[in-house]
Amino acid sequence: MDQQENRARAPTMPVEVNLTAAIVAVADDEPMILVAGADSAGQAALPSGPFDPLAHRTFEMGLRAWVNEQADVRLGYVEQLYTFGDRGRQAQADDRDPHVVSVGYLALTQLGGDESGLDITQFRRWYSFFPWEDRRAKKPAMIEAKILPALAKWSARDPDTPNSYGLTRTERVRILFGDAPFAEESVLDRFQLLYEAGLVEEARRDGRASPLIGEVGPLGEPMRHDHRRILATAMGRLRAKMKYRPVIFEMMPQAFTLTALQHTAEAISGRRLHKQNFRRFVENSAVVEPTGEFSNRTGGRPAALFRFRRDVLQERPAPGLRVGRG
Amino acid sequence: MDQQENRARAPTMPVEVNLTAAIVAVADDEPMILVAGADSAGQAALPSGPFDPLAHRTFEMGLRAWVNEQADVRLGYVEQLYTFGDRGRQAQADDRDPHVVSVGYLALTQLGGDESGLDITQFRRWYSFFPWEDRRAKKPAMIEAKILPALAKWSARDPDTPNSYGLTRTERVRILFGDAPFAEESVLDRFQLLYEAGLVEEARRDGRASPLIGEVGPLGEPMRHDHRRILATAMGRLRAKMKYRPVIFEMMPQAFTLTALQHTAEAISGRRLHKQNFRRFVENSAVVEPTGEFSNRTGGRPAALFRFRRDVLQERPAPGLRVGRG
DNA sequence: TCAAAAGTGTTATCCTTACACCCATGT
DNA sequence: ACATGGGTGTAAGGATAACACTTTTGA
Repeated sequence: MDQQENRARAPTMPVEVNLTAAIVAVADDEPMILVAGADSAGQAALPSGPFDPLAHRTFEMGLRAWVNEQADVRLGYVEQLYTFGDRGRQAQADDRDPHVVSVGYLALTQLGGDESGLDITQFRRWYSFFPWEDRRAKKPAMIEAKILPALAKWSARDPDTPNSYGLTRTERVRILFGDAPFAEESVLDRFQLLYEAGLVEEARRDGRASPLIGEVGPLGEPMRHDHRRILATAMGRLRAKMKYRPVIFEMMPQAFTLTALQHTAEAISGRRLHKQNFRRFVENSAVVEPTGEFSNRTGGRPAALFRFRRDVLQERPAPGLRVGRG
Repeated sequence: MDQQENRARAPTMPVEVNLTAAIVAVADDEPMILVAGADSAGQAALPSGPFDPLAHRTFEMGLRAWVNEQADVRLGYVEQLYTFGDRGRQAQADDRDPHVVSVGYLALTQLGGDESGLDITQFRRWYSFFPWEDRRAKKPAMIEAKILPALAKWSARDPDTPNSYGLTRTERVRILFGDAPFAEESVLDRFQLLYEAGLVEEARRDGRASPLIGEVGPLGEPMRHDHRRILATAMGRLRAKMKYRPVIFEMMPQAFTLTALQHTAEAISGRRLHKQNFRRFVENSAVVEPTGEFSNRTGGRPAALFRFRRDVLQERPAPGLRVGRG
């Protein structure tokens, strides 16, 4: 290792930095993702924009700036996800200047029923891009009907060679889509598997389509560039983070019922939760407190309203919404 | 949000991408970090190098390439940490071209006693940069003697204004350095707090030093640029990851005793662990299996040798080394 | 025989999971 | 009165945390 100045100006290729955001909210028990409309090929994209180091001191400032300019959302929680430097990944789709680095972000916002005049048409259900990720009702039929048969053929072509993590195709399929317990935060792994197997539209675009892609039909709605991969990263991170940080409240209105909170947790995690256990946990983890008010919206007994106790942040390592096994 | 082509070529400033790696190994129950030697000011730096998008298709390939060139380590596990775009962060230290984006990586490697002729002098104990992070023996005296008094004065200057997470200075100090239980993975938060309070050398360099910095004296060895922040990120990530992924074995030799494994876990996490509970967990989590051999190195009864069972990766969501409360 | 480290057995406690039942309102 | 969701009590099982004691070697 060279001792000094290994950052010296080598003949390095300058690149452009692009910020891409997965902006998530929940409406009517459905997780929504802000999309920047469809392109000529009919594909949705995540909002994204160039980072101008002259105008903004940090990525996050740059991100907040152009989101404020372009959309009527006020970002709450913002977290950097991953930086993609792949040249290959957009070979087909975008052969102008290949030297673009994308920094992906997860951002949470609210879509409260009553407040400002948000243009909700820009938000789309995230499960329309990832239908196999919604396990709130049964295991989606498409998994048994389409995904598993196609993946079975794919792994039959090379069942035993372990990949770099020591897993064979057969094992990966079983763990991610088969009878193993549903690991909700492995969203990216599942998408990656479908991509490698050539079963999603993005693989076709990159010239990696499987011959099976025709007979299986589209698996979820594709997105432009690698935005579906970024969304998968965001979903997995949010599902994981929710368990140990109280981020879910960034997507809740000021006051909410415990059932609404549970439904939101279920919507995000894609799993059904156990009512009593969820309540017990929420109540004695002290992340919420009753407002004293009650809501009597839907048929049934009025529900007590709660609010997030911001001071939990001050108490110890900071709790999340332990989601247990449902 | 603009519907189409919001990635259109705006007048964007191209930047350079720099890869910086925290390469970790364990020797003699001490976590070690590969450093690129000291500069003229006597400060160590993490190995780092420019990313050349023409030569390498992905960041990780670029990283592995120049690490292979420059150092005699074979990287095992590699994980992207965070991408820093701050212009401010190197204002003082480096006012050449400020438009540099740094992608930080964590990498694990082995430093086995017997094998190749590694130049170990390049590895430094990570606790010499973060002495307050080693809680294996008592709470380090410097915390009560130097850190807490200085932080007390700092928070006395503004005890009650909550920051963006709703925490006051007083509360942050108590949670991160005070009587709250030690949250070993919050390495970055603790460093960030010391930086904000102007108590580390890096803050002085950035013109943010506290008047107290003189009387307190150096808190850990500083690093060049913001490398100590990257190392803090790496330490926190590794401490967290260890709990749910079997990454620790990337730093172990082929065969090891359970005590050696425990000492390594303790070295990384900075906490003392409970022997029986650790053993019980390791044995019935089935991440290791006996080799049948025994080691009779140091004084005492010979210890059974174990090896990592690579097939655990194939069984379910993948276990780590549950570290409990010690 | 003694130091030093390896290796076990057992219990109290808490958390997780899961059962089934009662309560308050609108129609 | 009854449907609809809100809201609870309590017990079984398992994991965790903590206790101290036995075993096997080298010096």
